[in-house]
Amino acid sequence: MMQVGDFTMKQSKKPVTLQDVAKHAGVSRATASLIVRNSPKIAPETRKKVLKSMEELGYVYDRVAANLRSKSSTTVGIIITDISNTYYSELLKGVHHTLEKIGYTVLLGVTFDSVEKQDQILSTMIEHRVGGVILCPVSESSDAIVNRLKKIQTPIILAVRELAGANCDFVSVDYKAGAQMAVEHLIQKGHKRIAFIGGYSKSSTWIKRIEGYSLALQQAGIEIDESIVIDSLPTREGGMDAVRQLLSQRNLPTAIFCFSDLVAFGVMQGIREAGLTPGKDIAIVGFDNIPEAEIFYPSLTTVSSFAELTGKTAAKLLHERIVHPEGENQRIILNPELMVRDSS
Amino acid sequence: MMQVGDFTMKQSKKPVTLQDVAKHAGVSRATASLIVRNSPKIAPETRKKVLKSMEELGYVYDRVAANLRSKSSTTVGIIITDISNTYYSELLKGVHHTLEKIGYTVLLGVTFDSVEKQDQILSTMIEHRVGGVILCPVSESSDAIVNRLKKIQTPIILAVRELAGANCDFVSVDYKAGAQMAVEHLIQKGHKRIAFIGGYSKSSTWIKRIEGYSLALQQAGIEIDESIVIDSLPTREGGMDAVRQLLSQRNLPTAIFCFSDLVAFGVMQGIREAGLTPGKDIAIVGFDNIPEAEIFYPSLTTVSSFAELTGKTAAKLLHERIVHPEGENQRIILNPELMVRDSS
DNA sequence: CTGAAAGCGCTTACAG
DNA sequence: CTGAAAGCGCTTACAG
Repeated sequence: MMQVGDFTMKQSKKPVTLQDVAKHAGVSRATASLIVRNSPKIAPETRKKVLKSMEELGYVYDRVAANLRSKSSTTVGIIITDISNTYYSELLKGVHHTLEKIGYTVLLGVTFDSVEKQDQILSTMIEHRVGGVILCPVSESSDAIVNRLKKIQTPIILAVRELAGANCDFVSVDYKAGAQMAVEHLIQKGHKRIAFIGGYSKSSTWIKRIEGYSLALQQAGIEIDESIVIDSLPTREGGMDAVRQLLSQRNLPTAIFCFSDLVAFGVMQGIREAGLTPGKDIAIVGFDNIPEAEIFYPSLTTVSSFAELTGKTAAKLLHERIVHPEGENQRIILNPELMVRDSS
Repeated sequence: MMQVGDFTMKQSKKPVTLQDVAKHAGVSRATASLIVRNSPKIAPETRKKVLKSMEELGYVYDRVAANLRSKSSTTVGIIITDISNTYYSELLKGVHHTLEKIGYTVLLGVTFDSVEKQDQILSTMIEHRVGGVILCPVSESSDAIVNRLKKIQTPIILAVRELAGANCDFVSVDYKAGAQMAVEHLIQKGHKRIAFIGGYSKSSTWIKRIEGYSLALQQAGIEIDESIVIDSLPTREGGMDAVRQLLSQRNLPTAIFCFSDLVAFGVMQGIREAGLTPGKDIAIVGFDNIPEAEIFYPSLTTVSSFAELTGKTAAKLLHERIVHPEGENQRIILNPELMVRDSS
């Protein structure tokens, strides 16, 4: 008993290496190395013997040392802007699930929409020798990041927001088409005065939506009234603030197209605050189809932007790019889908 | 121009090392090494010169090689069961935020409540030489994992669910007290027939809740009716299934205490399905206070289990344990808090 | 399969 | 501050 205890103590000080395993099993280090890497060149009995030694000694493979020597990597990074936004958690789920199945370990970075943090996280990940990075850029992206991405040797996949000139693979959703379907749906329901609420008006994803919004109105012969286009932070709080501003006007809209589901929840709350019933007095359409949209009351009509699929696709693109660094850049734009529910 | 291009190409093949930087700046490798590590022993001018060389050569620090040599680690792992559950995304946020501020890079693992996946993720993380791991165990934890944790050299912090005998630091919430306050609140509101719905009845977190539920009823002199205690998957779907079962009975309860907010959302949906109004016909109390609880309609009365704070605390415990491996194990149980809203 | 050697990119330790 | 050497734990390449 004493001896077992002592032995364990020793291990805790000096971790056992492949060398130790080889000696214990009476084989060479090279053989042991082949075995941890599942080489088929090793005779089954030798293999068994060595695995037994590993078990006995409590050997743990040092993947970091292996990666260093073989100049490979088994980690990848995913950088999102906000972890509390279920759009991003769904996306993260898609990325994580796919990459882990392939055998990568994922490093998570969260920028909280800060350019500085994004820069810093990118550096840290690359210093950690990730094999590649999936980047969902912050909304206020500068030229600096584009220049940086062009220089980076590590494969980078952009998701959600594009960075013009960055020369990376890209996956996103057709926000313009999505906004257009949302507004066309409202027009079809008989609405003529339709507000567009929320979102950061400098971001590319907002600009795409306003294009779709404008196009739908235009095609229906409805003039755009800029007083009912109000931007905000892309959050629930932002939606509440914006809708308060909207409801303080005289000529109220009969329908609101919201930048995102998150904004829509804030908008609904603001509408209730004003004594109106969302979905009845004012129709609401969101964007993203986050899981909450379906279970909200009233359930939210929205445009699905397929967060999880976006993540999956980004993961696949990254894997392809890692395996095949020289291939031509891909640009995948998913088609959104209108989910009609009770709020419109 | 040609030359610049050629130069860049070369870099892409052979990454520049500290050796290259030292040569370029005319200093020794040791000096360069001290500079990347921000040693104060270096004269400012030397430092500046070397940093300039790094800039020019496009040097990127290889933290992995550095960690290997110095037997240190700058990564930590966090293992959660479900990324779509906002309880866990809030917890993850707390962990991530805290650890990143200290300077760790975080590896994310998601078990989807599978014992095998949990085992495998733990192995992968340790093979990646993480400095420590925060583990939110799967609900069906076996003795095997406990035995394994006892052997692992890497610091492990348990969060949310405890594993008896694992001998790790632990942080969680007092589920029993939380359940008790929830039920006492309902009793105070005049309810006498109170159901307990949802959750996996084998899990320690369910058992704690049933204890609190029973205690509150007992103290009020109300007998427990097992026909209105129905377990389920700890999800929205689980809540719907369970409440359907409940509503098919004759003697309906006037209030429902739900295992979690997620379950509560399913319960509310099930109640609406049956033509009743949640919060009016049947009072509902949830557990966790996830962000959606507040914005739901009707807003959900619930017990806050402080997900983000739990994550922050776990992160702090982990850091302490890494810095101070020999200290005594800590056990931090946060006090829950009742959030009264419209659903009760 | 073995064995001895070299090397991945860094840090450590030490004499000068 | 420099310089030369050793080493972290692994893989690679090669002669046997």
